Amino acid sequence: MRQNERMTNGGGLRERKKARTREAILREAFRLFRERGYAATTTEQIAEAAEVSPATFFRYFPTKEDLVTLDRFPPLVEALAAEPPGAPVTVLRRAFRAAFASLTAEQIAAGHAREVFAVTVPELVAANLRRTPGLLREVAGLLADKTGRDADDPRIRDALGAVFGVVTLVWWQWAGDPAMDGPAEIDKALARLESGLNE
Amino acid sequence: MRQNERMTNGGGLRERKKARTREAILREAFRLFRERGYAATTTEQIAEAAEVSPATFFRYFPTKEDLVTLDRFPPLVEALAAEPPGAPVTVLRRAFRAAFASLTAEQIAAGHAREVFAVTVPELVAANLRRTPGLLREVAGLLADKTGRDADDPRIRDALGAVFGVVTLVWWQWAGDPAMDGPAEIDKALARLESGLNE
DNA sequence: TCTCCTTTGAGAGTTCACTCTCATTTGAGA
DNA sequence: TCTCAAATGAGAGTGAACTCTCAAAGGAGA
Repeated sequence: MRQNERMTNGGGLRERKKARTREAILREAFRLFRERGYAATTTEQIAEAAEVSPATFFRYFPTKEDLVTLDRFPPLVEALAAEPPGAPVTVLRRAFRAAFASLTAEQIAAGHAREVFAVTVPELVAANLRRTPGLLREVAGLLADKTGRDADDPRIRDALGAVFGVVTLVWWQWAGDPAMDGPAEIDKALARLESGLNE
Repeated sequence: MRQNERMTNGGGLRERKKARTREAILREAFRLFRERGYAATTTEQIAEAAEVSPATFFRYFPTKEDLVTLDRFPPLVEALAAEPPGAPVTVLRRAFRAAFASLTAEQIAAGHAREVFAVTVPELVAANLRRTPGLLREVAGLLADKTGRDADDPRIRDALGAVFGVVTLVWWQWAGDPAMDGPAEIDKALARLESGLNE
């Protein structure tokens, strides 16, 4: 019966205050990251800018990395699960389209700002990589279902690797050029991958 | 006229001692990494095991990461530069073959032990990633030459991304399964990439 | 308004990578 | 054997992420 706190900011004043504190920390953290870089920004500076104590900062984000690391990719996994069967690259391409289509332009833009750091700062790439094996296994399993193959079929691995690599490089380029239409570019790149790269 | 220190260990006793110290540090470091993991091994423990002072450890390796990070990939770049022109994936595949062919089985095996950490431990992936953009730009430039395209042609980026992704996943699998024939598996995977992943 | 429980702040403490200084040792070359 | 420069060790010091404890503040519900 209780409402979804994520969307409504919860009922009580307590919940709302917590949400505001969390947002303040995130907002100030990213502002500082942009101004002076990730490594050069200390957790104390973030806490001070967000007007909370250092201890409180760590209550909200157990590690500095968590500022940039949490909650990525779920849309893609959901979209993939909902896809009809097909050839591996094709299925993944459709999943990417569906995942982006499920987000508003604002959500994509807001996500992009965060992704710039997640993709650009090595420490954060590392933090995200720490969850990548699990994600890859999950995606491989889904992909195996959709294609009627084994999860450890090398062809699944290779399709996944190729898509993963292609998307990573586009993402990277996107991080450096916010004017780019990321979703469209990803789709074009995957189309090329579908039709053969040696053409 | 001076000899190549890398191969001959240099002439003087001083040089030889330095080389031995360096090797001792590397050897003990990797032993400890294997026993208790990268993060759980402190630089002091490495120094103690290698019988040097902590200060000396840092004289040999300015950062802990440098133990695992230095000197990767040059064979690939050289091999690529020497390849004749062709389609992008094909050229890269041949370059990988040539790069591995230029190494002895011992060199590959020794390199593999180090790679296991470089690929498996997120912090180290991050450290290596720090040099990846430069490497990718270099490879993209060479690839553009070989294919007669522009270095910023999206097709170059996509071929590179796909190969990079495929090789990464194989490498990863190889790290977890030393019995695997990495070079052969990479070649097979790239062959699949050449002929189209949706087959 | 009163009581309870959660959240917060203050601040001391820990760990570890990395730095600096200075005195001592040890090859190199004469 | 003597002198010099390079390498080493000892050890104190720094910075920053993260932890712990305890007391004060402030919503929630009666």
